Amino acid sequence: MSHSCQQHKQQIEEALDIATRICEQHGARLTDVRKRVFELIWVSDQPAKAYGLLTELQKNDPSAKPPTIYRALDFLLELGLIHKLHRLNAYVRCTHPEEKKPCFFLICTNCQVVTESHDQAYKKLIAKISKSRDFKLHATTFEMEGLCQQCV
Amino acid sequence: MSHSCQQHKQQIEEALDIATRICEQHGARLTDVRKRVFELIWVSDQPAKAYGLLTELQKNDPSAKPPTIYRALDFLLELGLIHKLHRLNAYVRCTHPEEKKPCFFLICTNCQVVTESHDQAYKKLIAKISKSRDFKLHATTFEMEGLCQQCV
DNA sequence: TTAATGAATGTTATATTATAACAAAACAAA
DNA sequence: TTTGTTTTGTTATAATATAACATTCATTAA
Repeated sequence: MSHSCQQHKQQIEEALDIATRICEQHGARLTDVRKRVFELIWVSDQPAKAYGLLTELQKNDPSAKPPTIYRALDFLLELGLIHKLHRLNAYVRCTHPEEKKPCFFLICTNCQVVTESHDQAYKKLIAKISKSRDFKLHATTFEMEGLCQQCV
Repeated sequence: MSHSCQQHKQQIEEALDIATRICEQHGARLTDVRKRVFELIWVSDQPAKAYGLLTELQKNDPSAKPPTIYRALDFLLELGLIHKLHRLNAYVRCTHPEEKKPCFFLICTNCQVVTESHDQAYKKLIAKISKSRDFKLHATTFEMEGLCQQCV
C-alpha cells in the first residue's frame, strides 16, 4: 500500500457510505453478510475468489457456507457494487458505483494485474449495438487478456 | 433446421476444410479427437457444454475423459476455430475463422439464443485501447446479456 | 530403418466453482 | 400480532476444470 492506514480506512468508509446509499435507492438491504463481503472485496488488492472470501467470512462466522457467499455476491453484482471477471471467476470492487459507467478490464496473464477502465467510445458502442438490435441490455462483460505494459 | 440435410452436410465439410487449412498454416495437427469436437460444436444449435460434448465423444470413444475434451477445446480456442462464452461456460463455433474479426455475443436470458456479431467500431475500440495502454492483446471477451428482440 | 525427440493422448485423482432444495429466522407492513 | 416476503441456515450435490504422470504416436535426424 502506498497510502497510510488512515487514508485506507477513510476510503473504505466512503465506499460503504456510497454502497449504503445505493442500496437505499433500490429498496435493498445491505445486511451484515453483504456488507462484510463488500468490505472483503473492497480491501483486496487482487481479484477475490468466491471460496477465498468464504474462508475469510468463516473466521467471523463459522456457519458461513457456499450459498452464503454466492448469495452475497449475486446481490452486490446486481446492484453494480462489484464486478465479476468471467475469465478469472473472480470478483473486484467497482470504482464508480454511482455513475454506472460501463467498464471493461485489462487482465495481464503474466503479472496477474487487473485494471478497470472506461472509454466513451465503449459506452457509445454498447448503446449503438443495443439499439440497432432491439436488445434490452441487462449486463455486459468486456475483458481483454494479454500482457500489460510492464510485462511485454 | 430450415435447410436440407445436403446443404447442412456441405456446410460442415466446408468448415472442416477451413479448419484444416488454418491448422496447416499454424503447423498444428487437427487430430481425430480435435476434429470430432470441432464437428460436435459446429453442428450444435445451442452453445455446447464441455461435459455434454464429453458424453457425445464417449459414444464413439468410451475412453474419453474430462482432459480429453478440455484439451481439444483449448486447442480449438487457441486457433480461433471456436469461441468460449464465459458467462455461460459454453462453446460455439466461429462463423469467420479465416478473417479473425473480433466478435462479440448477444445472449438472451429468456430464450437462451446466442448471436455472434461484429462491428467495425468494436474492432477500432480494441485497437485504440490496446495501443493507448501499451497492452499486448491475446484474447478478448465481449458478451452482452439481456432480452432479444423476440423476448422483450 | 531405427533411435531420439517432442507432441498428443490415456488415466487417475482431485480441485474449483456453483446451485438446488427445503427449513428456519428475521423483517416489513397491514 | 398476524401475515407475507426476504434473508439466512443447512445439507447435499451438480457442474466445471486441472494436476500429474504414464503411454502412445508422429516426425525427423542419424
